[in-house]
Amino acid sequence: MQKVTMADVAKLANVSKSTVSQYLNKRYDYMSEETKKRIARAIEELGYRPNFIARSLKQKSTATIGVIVFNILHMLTTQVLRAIEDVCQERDFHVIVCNTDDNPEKEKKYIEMLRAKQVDGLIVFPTGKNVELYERMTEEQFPLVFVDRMVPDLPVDAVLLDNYQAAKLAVDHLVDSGYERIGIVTPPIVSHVIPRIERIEGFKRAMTERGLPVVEEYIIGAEIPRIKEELNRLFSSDHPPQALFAINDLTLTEVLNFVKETNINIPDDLALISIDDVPFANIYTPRLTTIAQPTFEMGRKAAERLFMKIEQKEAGRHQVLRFSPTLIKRDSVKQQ
Amino acid sequence: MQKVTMADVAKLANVSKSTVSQYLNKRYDYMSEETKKRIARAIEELGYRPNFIARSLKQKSTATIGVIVFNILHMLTTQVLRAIEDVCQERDFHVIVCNTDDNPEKEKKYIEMLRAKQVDGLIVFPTGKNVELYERMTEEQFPLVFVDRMVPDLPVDAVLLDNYQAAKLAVDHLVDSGYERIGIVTPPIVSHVIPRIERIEGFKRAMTERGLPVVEEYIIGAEIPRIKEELNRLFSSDHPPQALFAINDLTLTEVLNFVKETNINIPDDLALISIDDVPFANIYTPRLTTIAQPTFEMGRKAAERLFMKIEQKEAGRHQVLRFSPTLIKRDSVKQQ
DNA sequence: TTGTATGCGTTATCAA
DNA sequence: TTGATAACGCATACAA
Repeated sequence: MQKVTMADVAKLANVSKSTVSQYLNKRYDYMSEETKKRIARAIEELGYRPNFIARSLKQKSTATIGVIVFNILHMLTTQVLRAIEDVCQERDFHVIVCNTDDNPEKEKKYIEMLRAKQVDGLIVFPTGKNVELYERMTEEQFPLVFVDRMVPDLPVDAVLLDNYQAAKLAVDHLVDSGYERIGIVTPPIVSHVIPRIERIEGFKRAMTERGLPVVEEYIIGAEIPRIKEELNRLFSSDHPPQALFAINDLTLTEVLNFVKETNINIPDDLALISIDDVPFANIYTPRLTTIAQPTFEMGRKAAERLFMKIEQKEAGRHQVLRFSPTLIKRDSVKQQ
Repeated sequence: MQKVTMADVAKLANVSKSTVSQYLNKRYDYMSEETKKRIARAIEELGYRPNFIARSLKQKSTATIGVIVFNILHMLTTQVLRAIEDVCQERDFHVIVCNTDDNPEKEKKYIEMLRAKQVDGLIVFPTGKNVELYERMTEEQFPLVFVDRMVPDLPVDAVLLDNYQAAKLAVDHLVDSGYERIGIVTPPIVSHVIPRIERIEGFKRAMTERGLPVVEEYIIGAEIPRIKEELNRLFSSDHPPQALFAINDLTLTEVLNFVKETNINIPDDLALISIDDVPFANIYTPRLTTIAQPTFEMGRKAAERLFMKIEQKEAGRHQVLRFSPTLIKRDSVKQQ
C-alpha cells in the first residue's frame, strides 16, 4: 500500500523525478503538452498519491495547526473550534485537537509534541501554568494565539470575551429591571483563571456603579458539585438574593438543578441571568435571559490572527482582542 | 527558529549523529555514561527538539489519525470525539479533526488530503456517498472505521447504535405506559442515512409487535425548520397522537419548541420520548425521558478497533459493532 | 561502544 | 524544456 512514489511515476513516464515534481506543483510554464500527458497518464495508472510528509520535510511547513483546549465537550470550545476549522478549511490547513482537562502537565506535553510534529502554529486555551513554555515560544517567534484566557505580562496574542462588559450587562439589566439583592455564582475563584476573576470583578464594579452594596454572602464560589448545597444554605437565610447571575453554563446548570428541587419560581421568586447562551435557553420555561459570547467570531479571529503570523513571519505588536458579549433578553428576568 | 538539528547536537557532543539518534531512542544498552551525559548536555544547551516529521518519513508512521465528522457541534460527535482523543492520548497519538457538513465533496477532499499527510488511520462518520473511495481504502487495507453510519455491503468496521433496539425501547416504554396513538418525528428519510432508516423501521416493527397500527399520518419526516408546521398540522387534526417519539436531539428540540408555542402540556396532554440524552433532560420541566447512546463507549471502541488495525496489519473479518441504548425514565412519559 | 553510509519521498539549484 | 544531484532531518545496517 502506498508504495508508489514519484520515482515510479518518473520511470513509467520516461522523465526524471524533477519533471514530475514540477508537474505536480503546476510549474508547467515550460513543459511540453506531450510530457504533461505522459506524466498524467502514469500518475493515473499507478494510482500515485504524493507524500505530503516528505514535502513538509523539505518545505518546513506542514499545513497543520494545533488547537489545545481544556475540554472539547464545553460548548464554548466546540464552537470556537468549529470556527477555527472553517478558517483552516479555506486554506487547506488541518487541525490537530488536544484536550488538556486544564492540566498543565498535559498541556506541556501536547505543546512539545505538536511542535516536534512541526505544526505551523498553535491556538491554545491556556492553563496559564506553563509560563516558561509560553515565553520560550514567543521568544522563538513561534505563531501562537491564546483564547479564553490570557497570561498577564506575556506578549501573546489573545482572543477574549470582554468579561467586564458581560458582568456589567448582567448587573445593569437586573438593576434596570428593579432588582437590588443580586447574587453571583461561580466556580472556585483562582487567580490564573482570567474570565472568572474578571467577571466577578466586573460584577462588583457594576454593582458599585449602580450604588448597590456588594454582599460577600451573595458571592457563591465553589466546585460545581458543591454549588447546590451552597445555594441551599443561602436561600434558607433571612435575606436571600432576589436575582442570580451565573457566570457560565456550568454554574447555570447547577442553579437550574437547585431551582428544580425547591419550590422557587423563576422569575417570580428569583430572577436569573447567565453568561453563555445555552442551547436550551429558548426551550426552557421560562425562556432564559442570557449573555452570549460571540464564539464563532472569536474562533475565526483567533485563526485569522494565527495565519497572519504564520504567513508574514513578522512579529508586530501583540494584541489582546476583546469581544463584546450580547444581552439576550428573554423571560427569566422580568420587570419588577 | 528550530534550526538546531541532530547534527548540531552530535558536533557539540563530539559524537556521530547515529549515537545521538540511539540516545534519543533510548537504545543506550551499550552507551557509556560519559557519552550519554555529553549528549544530554548538548541537547540541553542547544535547546534541541527532534523533528518528528523527519522521523515519520523514515518510519512510515506519523502517530496521527484523522477523524472526519459531519459537524463537531453535534453532541454525539463531540462526545465520540472526546473518547477517541482519550484513547489516542494514552498512546501518544494525535487527532486531526475535519468537518464535512455531510458534504461528500468535502469528505473526499479530506480523506485524500489526510492520506497524503500519511495519517496512520481514519475514523469516519461517512456521508455514505463516496463508495468508490471507501472501497479503495479497504482494498489497500488502510485502517478505517466508520461511526454512526455504515455502508451496506462494504467490508468496513463500523461502530453503530442498535437503532432497532432504541426504537423498540421507546415504543415499548410508551405502550407499557398505556399509550397507543404514537407518532414519530424525524428529519427527511433518505436511504443512505442508516440511523434514520433503522429507527423508523424499528419503530414500525415494534408497533406491529405490540399489535398497534402504524399510522402513516403520525410519521413526521421533514427538514428541521419545517417540522414545527407539520406538528401544527398534525395536532389540529381530529385524532392527534398521544405520544411522540423524537428520533434525535434536533427533532426533540423542534418538538419542544412546538410545545412551547401551544398549550399542550407534557406529559398530561402528550407524552414525549427521544433518542439522545440531551444535557438539559434533567433540568427541563418535566424532566425528559430519553434513550441514551453510549457515546463514550462507542468512541473508545472505534479508536480501539482502529488501533488494532494499525498495530497488527492483519485484516481479520470486519465487524459491525452494535451498541445498546439505555432507556432513562424520567417525567415526560407518565403512566396513563 | 561508536561511526559510516545509505535511504525515506520530496523539492531546489543549476546545468544541459 | 528537462535532468542530475544535493539537500531536508532522522534511522538503521553494518563496520570498525
